[in-house]
Amino acid sequence: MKEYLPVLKRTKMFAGVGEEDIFPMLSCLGARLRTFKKGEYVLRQGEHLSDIVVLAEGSLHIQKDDYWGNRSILGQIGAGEIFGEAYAAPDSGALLNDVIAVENSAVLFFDVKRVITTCSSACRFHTMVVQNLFFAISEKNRSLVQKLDYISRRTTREKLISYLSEEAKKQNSANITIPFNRQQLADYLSVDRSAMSNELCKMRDEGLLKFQRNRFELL
Amino acid sequence: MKEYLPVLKRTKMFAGVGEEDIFPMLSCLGARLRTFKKGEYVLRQGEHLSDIVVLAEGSLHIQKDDYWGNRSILGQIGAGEIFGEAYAAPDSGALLNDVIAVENSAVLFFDVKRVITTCSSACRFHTMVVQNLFFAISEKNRSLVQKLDYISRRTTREKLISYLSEEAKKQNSANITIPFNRQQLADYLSVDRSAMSNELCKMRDEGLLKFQRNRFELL
DNA sequence: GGAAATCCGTTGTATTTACAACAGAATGTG
DNA sequence: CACATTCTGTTGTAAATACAACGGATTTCC
Repeated sequence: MKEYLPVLKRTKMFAGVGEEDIFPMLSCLGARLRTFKKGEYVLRQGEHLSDIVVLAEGSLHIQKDDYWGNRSILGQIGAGEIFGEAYAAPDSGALLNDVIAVENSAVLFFDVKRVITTCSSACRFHTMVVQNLFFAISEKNRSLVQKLDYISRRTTREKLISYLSEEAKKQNSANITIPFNRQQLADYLSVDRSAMSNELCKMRDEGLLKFQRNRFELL
Repeated sequence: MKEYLPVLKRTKMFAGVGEEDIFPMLSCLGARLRTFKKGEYVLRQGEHLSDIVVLAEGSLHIQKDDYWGNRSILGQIGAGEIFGEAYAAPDSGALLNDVIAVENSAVLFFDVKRVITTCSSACRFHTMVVQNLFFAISEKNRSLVQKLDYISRRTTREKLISYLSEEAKKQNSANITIPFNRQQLADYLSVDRSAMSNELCKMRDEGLLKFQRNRFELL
């Protein structure tokens, strides 16, 4: 587990905690490490979760397939990000989504009870971790609101523009790389892939943007 | 402020804290009470927030109007519910939505710094409040995911069915009352009001449900 | 290097939705 | 009670989207 200390140090969860202090905390927080190959399920819809989960390495998608095989992608998780926080609380019910590895990934599970209930002495930084968690979940909350903003737009073009320009703001550049291919982007924005592809090309022809694969340039 | 103690006692934020312990905590948490008349803005898009806010009485809508006057309703807040938590963190940026009173309302503001940083002694229940807050924001998170589930459906009918059946589950009855009129429901589900009204009537004619105003019965 | 699989753009058609405009019902107000 | 306002349902048309099907480009994997 030690190999992931440099990554953990940079996570939101352990912000402000020294690398030398993290390792002792891991056992206190009941940390368990698991690895997943590309395509494997990390969590499944319907399961009950009692852990807060941190992605140490790799990339994940939070998604859902309905009855008819229509896929909806809720979000993407990159290295250092937290997930599952919202379903770790005692009465939060079953998971509504699957979480699957889109690359080979390493994942750390923390028992939520041991994270939330500050222990008596051992961890000096325990309260800080709880605060960090609060801020992290706040941020997740805001990004969900952001996504609602994208997909509540009425037209595919508006969805694309709001998503891409927000990404540009986040990545602080007009040249951006997105973590989705076309099908995944369509599943993320809740539109049809071919219609979206069509719209993208129209926008390119109108001089609004350029792209190749998952790299976009806004003009 | 004392008049709202019975309400506060039943809020998620003070769950597990005795009524007699809440009042002393209020000053410790920097609580301020404000009242709003129907139609007034409680918070405005673009503002910066450093408070966690609890609705003591009344009803609010979290919403957003774009350049062209299109309104999008993110959610509804009932008495005892918390809001603004996601924007109270230090680096969370400006509010993305307006919050307006749809009834005359009473609102309590708590300084987030004083809530999060557990004080040395005074409040025995401070850590419990922080935990409660964590669970509350988790729940908000889940309801955002739920809403994403509604509006990521492709057709108006699917949106209506997923919303109404989830409400029925929540209210634990096939007879439900929703906190929206037609226009507001359309703004919530991101569809056109008249098209939605049309679809509702079709569903009624097909025997899927009955309704009058904002009362629905699922069959 | 070559076969298989995946990804992406394109087109046409059927379906669904948005938009506008209107009328009757319900509600609120003086 | 009369009037104004809001709310809801209805209809027709224009626009946007979903869906299906296909071919070429690119990538992946033996």
